[in-house]
Amino acid sequence: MDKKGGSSSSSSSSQDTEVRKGPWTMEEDLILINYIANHGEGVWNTLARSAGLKRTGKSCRLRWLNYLRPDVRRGNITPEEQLLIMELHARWGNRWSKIAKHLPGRTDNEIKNYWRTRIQKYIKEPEPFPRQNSELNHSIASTSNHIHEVGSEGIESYSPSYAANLEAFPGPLPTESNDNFWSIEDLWSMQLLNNDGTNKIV
DNA sequence: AAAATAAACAACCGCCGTCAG
DNA sequence: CCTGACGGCGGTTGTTTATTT
Repeated sequence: MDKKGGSSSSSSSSQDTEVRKGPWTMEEDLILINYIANHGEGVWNTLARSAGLKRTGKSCRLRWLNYLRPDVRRGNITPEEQLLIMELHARWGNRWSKIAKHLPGRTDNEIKNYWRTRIQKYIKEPEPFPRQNSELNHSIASTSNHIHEVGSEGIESYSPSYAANLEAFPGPLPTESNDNFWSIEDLWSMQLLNNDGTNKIV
């Protein structure tokens, strides 16, 4: 059965049922921010109606979580974060939400976009994973629940000792699955460490 | 300097798992 | 116990912005 996704049937000609779509306006943002400031977040469908927004609860949730939330950080992906994203992706694949939990302030959408636009293209392999799925299987199996938060503790500063930091990163990685990682040379060749994506110094 | 192309970003869509009625 | 609704997730697309020719 169709579980009421984000689909908004516009068959109804009633005005009260029209749902706004597309980019959020500043007014909508302010309404959402203000409402959440007073009532808190959650119960998104009810929130959307109560706040008077002609948006779906999903849309409100997405906007809040990915953009409006005060603790969200956008842009300026640091080299540390780049490495963490690459490593966690190598470990877990496209589990963006899971990866995002290890990057405070970053959302799954941000990481997903970053990966696709900045990292994926540099991978020559047609496969999402460089090697067989053997390590993938038991990695997922072994990392079922306990996720210690904040991954920044494993990598504190990026320097010539990147490889050392990488190996020192705490995780269930077997040493034999080193093919999942990029070497420091690879990172430089990707020019990922050259800039953080903000300022282009020519 | 303008046009074309590529890259980055924001948002939507459909599916899935969970929970309440 | 069954059905429907909601929140969350990952994939994908459309639009905007930057870079190159």
